[in-house]
Amino acid sequence: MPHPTFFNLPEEKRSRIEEALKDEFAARTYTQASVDRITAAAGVSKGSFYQYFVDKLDAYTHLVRGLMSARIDLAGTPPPEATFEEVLTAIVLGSHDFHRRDPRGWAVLARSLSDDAPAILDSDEALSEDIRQWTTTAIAAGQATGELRDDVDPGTAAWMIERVLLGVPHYVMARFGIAPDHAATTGSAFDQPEIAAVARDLVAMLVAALAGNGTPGRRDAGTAQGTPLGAQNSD
Amino acid sequence: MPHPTFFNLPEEKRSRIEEALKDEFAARTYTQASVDRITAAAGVSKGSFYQYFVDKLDAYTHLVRGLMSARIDLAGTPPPEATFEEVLTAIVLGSHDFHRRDPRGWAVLARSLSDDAPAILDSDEALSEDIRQWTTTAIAAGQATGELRDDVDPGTAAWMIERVLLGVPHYVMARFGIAPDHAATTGSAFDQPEIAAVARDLVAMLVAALAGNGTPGRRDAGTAQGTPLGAQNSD
DNA sequence: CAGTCATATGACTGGGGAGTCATAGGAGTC
DNA sequence: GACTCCTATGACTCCCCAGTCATATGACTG
Repeated sequence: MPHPTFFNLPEEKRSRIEEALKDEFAARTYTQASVDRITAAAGVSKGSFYQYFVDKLDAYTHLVRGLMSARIDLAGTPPPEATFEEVLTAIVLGSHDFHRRDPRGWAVLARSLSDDAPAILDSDEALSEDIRQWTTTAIAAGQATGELRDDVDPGTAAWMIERVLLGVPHYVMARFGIAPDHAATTGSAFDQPEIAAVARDLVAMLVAALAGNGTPGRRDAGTAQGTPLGAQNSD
Repeated sequence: MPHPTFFNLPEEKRSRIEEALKDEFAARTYTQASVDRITAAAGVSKGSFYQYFVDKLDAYTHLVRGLMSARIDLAGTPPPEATFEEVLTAIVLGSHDFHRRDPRGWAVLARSLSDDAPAILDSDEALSEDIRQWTTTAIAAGQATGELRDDVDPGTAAWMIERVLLGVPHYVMARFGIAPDHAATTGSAFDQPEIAAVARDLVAMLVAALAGNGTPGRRDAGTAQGTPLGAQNSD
């Protein structure tokens, strides 16, 4: 956690620092990111930086946590009675929305899942679970009602969905030739019909990937059940 | 490309160096990998290293290229008449096989797709292209025969599949806690039933994602319909 | 004014790491 | 033995980086 000093800072200065953090961690890997560059960009001395944050990791964690909760707030929590397709649609739209509003923040979150990044969300954090567990929960629920096939592991399914969704912005940008910095300014890119079509196709495929076959509870529910992310072995 | 000196080396020494490269790049990110450690492990002076390779990237590229072609050779090219499911299965099983034979090499390739790694295969190189080629071909063929749905864009579908398949190694490592260095010693990790289950689940889901619904050529076929995503985007 | 507390600062330290270079074998050739 | 390639070597240079510290500013207190 950042030191109290950081939170006592005048709003303007604090957000300048947060912007600098976002810039740096959006543009570079955690390892490659440099505190010197951050402080230079923020117009703050290095000594100050270490009066705000315990260390580089602390600053990074603060940034990522903020972005993750922003991301989650944006999406909102789907009502429990929502169908899987609705949940998925909400996630896709939320992802697009978030990317549109805060491309750099989005890049930071995307990077935060890479090998190089410290595991902020992997184990110790509650936020970790949030996004993935969200999907996992929705899938498990769908399996229970028979809406979704129950012959696949919810964790694996959740991973697959997350994996696809996280790649979408990059794919869209590459395919439709949208420059990264351009994306930052023009918020409207994702409103183009071709791009909406991509989103539609993806949701359609993901839904089909998990659709139940009309006979709830068929097949052996044993293997897949009760095996959320962490729990392995003893099959 | 490595200098000729490298290829003139006695077999034993050259492979010692290659092993050291593999060790280092399997255990660490490209940025984190250190030439000093590599030379120390290989029992070679740093000066020699730079007589073999232009620079760190050159050595890395040499390693990854070798591994990629080994990987591709192992998989072979699927026959054109293979079904989509067969192609997918072959790809996934190929990954299995490769891991069993060369866990460290497998880890290097898995890492080579991360943010941090220089883009050796992003555009000009084989592995990514290879998989996309297979999938695109298989999808086009499948859509033609009615095996696969044709209401989604083939390019988008191919991208999605590629995206999922390329992420599998990382996911498996993360989920089952296979450290790259640990993977080096326990060659049997991939034989665990849970991992086989992941592979099975993914293939099943991807096949389902693209399956035709018995009425080839129909648009608007079933599961995913009713909520065109793009339409909602009109905020 | 004197004192105290929170905040700012940037030179500095210690630790790597990539890439270089002067020097030293060693193996053939005449 | 002398000359020439090719190969080895590790100390060395330059650069960057995370984190520290002695020092300074300034506001508020009495």
